[in-house]
Amino acid sequence: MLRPEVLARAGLVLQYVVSKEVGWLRPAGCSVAEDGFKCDFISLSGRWPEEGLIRDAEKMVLDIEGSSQVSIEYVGEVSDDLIRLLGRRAAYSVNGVNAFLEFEVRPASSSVKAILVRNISAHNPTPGVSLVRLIGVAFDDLDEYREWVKYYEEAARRDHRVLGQKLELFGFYDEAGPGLVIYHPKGQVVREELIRLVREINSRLGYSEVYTPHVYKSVLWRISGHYHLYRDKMVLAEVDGEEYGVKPMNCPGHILIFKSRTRSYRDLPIRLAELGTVYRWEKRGELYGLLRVRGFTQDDGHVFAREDQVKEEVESIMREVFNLLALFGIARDNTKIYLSTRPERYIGSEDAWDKATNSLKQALDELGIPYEVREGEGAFYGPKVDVHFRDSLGRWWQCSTIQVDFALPERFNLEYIDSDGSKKRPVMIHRAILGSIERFMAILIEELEGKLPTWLSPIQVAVIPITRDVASYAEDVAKLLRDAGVRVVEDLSDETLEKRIKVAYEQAIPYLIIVGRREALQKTIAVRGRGNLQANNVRIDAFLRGLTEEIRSRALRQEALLSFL
RNA sequence: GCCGCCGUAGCUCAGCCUGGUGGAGCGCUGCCCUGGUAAGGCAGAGGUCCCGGGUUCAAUUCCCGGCGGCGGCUCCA
Repeated sequence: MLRPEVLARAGLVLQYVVSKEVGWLRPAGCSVAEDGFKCDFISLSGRWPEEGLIRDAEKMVLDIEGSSQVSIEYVGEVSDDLIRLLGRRAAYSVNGVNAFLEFEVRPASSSVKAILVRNISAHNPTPGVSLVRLIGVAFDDLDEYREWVKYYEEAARRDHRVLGQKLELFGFYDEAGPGLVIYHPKGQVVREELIRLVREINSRLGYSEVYTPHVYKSVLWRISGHYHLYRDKMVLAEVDGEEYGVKPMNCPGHILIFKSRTRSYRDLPIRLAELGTVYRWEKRGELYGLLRVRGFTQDDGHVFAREDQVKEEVESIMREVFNLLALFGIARDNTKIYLSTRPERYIGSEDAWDKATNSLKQALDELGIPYEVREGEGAFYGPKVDVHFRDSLGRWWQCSTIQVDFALPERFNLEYIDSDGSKKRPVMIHRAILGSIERFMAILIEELEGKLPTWLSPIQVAVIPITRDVASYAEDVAKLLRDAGVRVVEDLSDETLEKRIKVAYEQAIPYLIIVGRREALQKTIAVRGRGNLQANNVRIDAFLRGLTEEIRSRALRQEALLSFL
């Protein structure tokens, strides 16, 4: 929908008009992403522009573009150090004024017909340098512009923060603290269903679930290295003269379990899993709804393995990740897979790194999974494979992760006895399939627009009697479903039928059972699903059979209803 | 943490610029309506205008600080 060349042209013209209008803003370049342009300026006065500049700039861009008074000429690659800091930049002359652009994009020759500057913010490419950044979108076609506006409005409606409140799933409260989610009853149902799913996956993969404390003595965090590398994100407290740290990760507890006895090569791989709630004191500005919180629950797991077992482990984990995508119907377009390799600073031998990296590669290749390699982006302790999902606004979030780790086995001096009786060091694999319950739930809500599949829905069926005299029949129907384990509510309120249907729809309840005199007499029900699909004269036991199967199989579609249509 | 914007009823927001203690819609409560498929009618309750300080005869309104939210950086599950 957004075209890079058009964004690039808009960025150049914007640099021109802004520097003309505000003398102390000097163009510093524009980069183009899939969600818009980011246009930077150096403030020569040290001041910040007024909010009104946005509207003025938009108007000026359109004026000048409309009167076809723009001449854009390519000058060459930029040598200015500050501007190069933003990435490789090309210099252009816009009506004689210098403006800069991301090197890889070329500006469009067609003029900009619509431009929307969405925000003025700061960009800090490096500590101490603060640039004025205008972000926005631009189009050379008004229909495309209108289409984008519509898409954007829709995206706002899918926002998990909005839906989370509307559907009464969870909340954040000033008194509780930022980044600390409070799940309401309905959100807790979703959470528990996801956890149940995780437990099934884990047991399929051969993990044993464990449970470890939320705080440990700092001594343990010193051994693990977190005390030095991660302390600024940890919650520490001194009690009885001893310092304790709330866990930001679950690994140390699992390692203690591994170390609790001598392990044989025959015992490996040892797979431990935990729905581990961790706390990471992320900086305030980094928090974002459920997607970035301070306290969250990982579907964590650690494998203690021989090097030759890594590939197989990775393969089986990736397979489950893909099952997950299918289960929720998450489009491949909305996922990205990265393989991150050895960074400049690393621990462990080159040989071990190569072996582990190759194991990851082979596993991905054998599964035929397309992925991007990010050279040098691995953790200092090992290479990793990450799966990222896209949210409603097009931003990417890391969820599933598989990390090979040479560091912790060394720090904790882990070993097993090999077949020849010698002591060997196992490798550790850290992995999470959902990533965290919180982030995954947010992605799901946005991907599904709040319309969770029946098995995940806090309320699965609402029974609505048309008149009061069939209320008891409605209650009978509800009881029947409830006894079968279905989450059901009866709406016996005095509202009109239309109103009660609307309310149920707004709560995203997948099934409405509507009963009147006719149904009560015939002992049937009318079943209404999403998208105004309805089946009449349905036998209760037939529907219940379909419904329980739909829930059991975690169907994405409303199978129980579709079979009656 | 940095830059900008914002904080008014349970929710979404108007009022603030130009100081004289506040409104709407939804929701909630009550009454009427007993409805055949996406908002029936009437009435009522509900506010420390985020917190603290300053200016002023007087602050929801102006100024400063804090806390919280949003967008963008940086960072991450």
